[in-house]
Amino acid sequence: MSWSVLDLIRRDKEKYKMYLVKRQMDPSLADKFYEVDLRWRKLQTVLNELRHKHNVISRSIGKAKDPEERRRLIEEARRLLRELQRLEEEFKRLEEERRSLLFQLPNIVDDDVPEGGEEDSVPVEFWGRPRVWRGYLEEFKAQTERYGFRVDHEVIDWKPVGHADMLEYVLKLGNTVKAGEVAGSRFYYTFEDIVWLDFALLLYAMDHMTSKGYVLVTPPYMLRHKIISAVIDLETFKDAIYKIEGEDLYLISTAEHPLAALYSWEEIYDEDLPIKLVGVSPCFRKEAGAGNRDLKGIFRVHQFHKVEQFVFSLPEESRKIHEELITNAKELFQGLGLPYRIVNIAAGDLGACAVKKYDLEAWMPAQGKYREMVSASNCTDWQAYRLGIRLVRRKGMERGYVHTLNSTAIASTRTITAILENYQREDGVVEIPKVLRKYLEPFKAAPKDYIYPREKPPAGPWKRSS
RNA sequence: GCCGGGGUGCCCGAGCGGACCAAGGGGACGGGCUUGAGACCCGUUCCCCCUCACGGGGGGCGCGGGUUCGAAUCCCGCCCCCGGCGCCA
Repeated sequence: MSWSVLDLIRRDKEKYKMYLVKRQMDPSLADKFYEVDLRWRKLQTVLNELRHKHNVISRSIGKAKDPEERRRLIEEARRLLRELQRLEEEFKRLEEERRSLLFQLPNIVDDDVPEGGEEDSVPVEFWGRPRVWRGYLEEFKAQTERYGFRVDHEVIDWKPVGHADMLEYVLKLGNTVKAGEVAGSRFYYTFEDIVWLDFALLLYAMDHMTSKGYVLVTPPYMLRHKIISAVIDLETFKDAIYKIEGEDLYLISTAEHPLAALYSWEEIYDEDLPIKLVGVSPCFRKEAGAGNRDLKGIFRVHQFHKVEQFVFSLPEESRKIHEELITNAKELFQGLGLPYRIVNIAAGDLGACAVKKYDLEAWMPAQGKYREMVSASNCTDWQAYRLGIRLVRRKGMERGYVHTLNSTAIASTRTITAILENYQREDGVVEIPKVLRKYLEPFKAAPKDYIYPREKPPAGPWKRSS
């Protein structure tokens, strides 16, 4: 068994092209690859025959005793070698071209993934009772009723303060202005209660996932090019990845990548699957493709902490486990009491590696929008193929590739923004979700039930505004 | 970072320039034998290409180059492991 995409393209190119169309990509990529692959195979056959001839002669030289005979054979071998060298050069070029095209091929797409681009993603489930400011009622309907869901909600007459202003000017527990000076935009300082909240969220997710048997991991925060380019597509690479200057190392943009790499070029026996991991790590992202979106606050930043779910599974189980991952995320957000919806992401907006992706979007009362908190992807054998993660089935010792899946459990800064907007009272006090209490309890200085606005920031420069 | 030793197939381990193209074990898988299990016997056990198949061929000895008709074996660069020195949260 080889890679499913390669199999399909050789067996039924037209079918694969339909998937490219569904992804809104140029289907000619498949033709191009097919043609190069065919040439590569043919040339390899020719080359192998030639090498065989050369090997036969070469071996006979060792046995030939007569010096004259030897000289004649060596001359013959040399002649073949010259021809081989010419073809080998061509083969190398072809192989490189093939490899490059092969690695551009996206995964197929599951049947129940909606066609189209970003606007075509469809909400499939709603949870919670969102607080909707009167002025956002229309927008709210457009994000719920339009899809045939009647979502119970509470209408409020006061407009909640946005998470960015809450953090910086109401609570005064964050400073993105100074961070901008010393590191650049999309960096932040957070203080006191927000830091406790950050770590409490991580602990909450770690606790939840490990009680379900997921293995807790801290992975390397940097990876070699060889590894990182195998687990992500080029677009993500360009937009997200920081490089360490002068070294072959890249900062991870998510724990997903080092977790996937844990079994790179290894065999996993079917009896050991599924392998369920929960990783904790900082994430570093350039956000190069983001333009001016979410420039304020800590919603979209260059660094944050994340607890990540990652599973290696049997091919026949990956669909089921994909549902399990998004369910785990739902449980976490239900525990936090944050209203959300689950969105089935449209094909045009899927990453190259995923056959299907669910986002969990939390309701943000100050923006009147559902915003992405969690993303759960089924990559089937796309990553496994590129990382050489083999599946060995004990019965008959059949070899294939495992399936990999990943999902956010909690991304702390984003979740904090959702808490700041959803748990905000009119007087600016933020209530802390009850489930976090036990992760704050052990610490004297940590807040327990509420985060109160400060008169002035606990540290850092503060210019009293006029 | 420096000096020394080392990286061989799923595992152990031989080979250090040409002998059917990694010996020999072990494990695993398939089959035989057996009432069943074990022992025992036979076969298979990295990747790629050709073939409906039987089968055939090529490439693989940490990774990438090079020398040679021929390299696991020689040369160069890199990575990793072990020991010693140095440095350090």
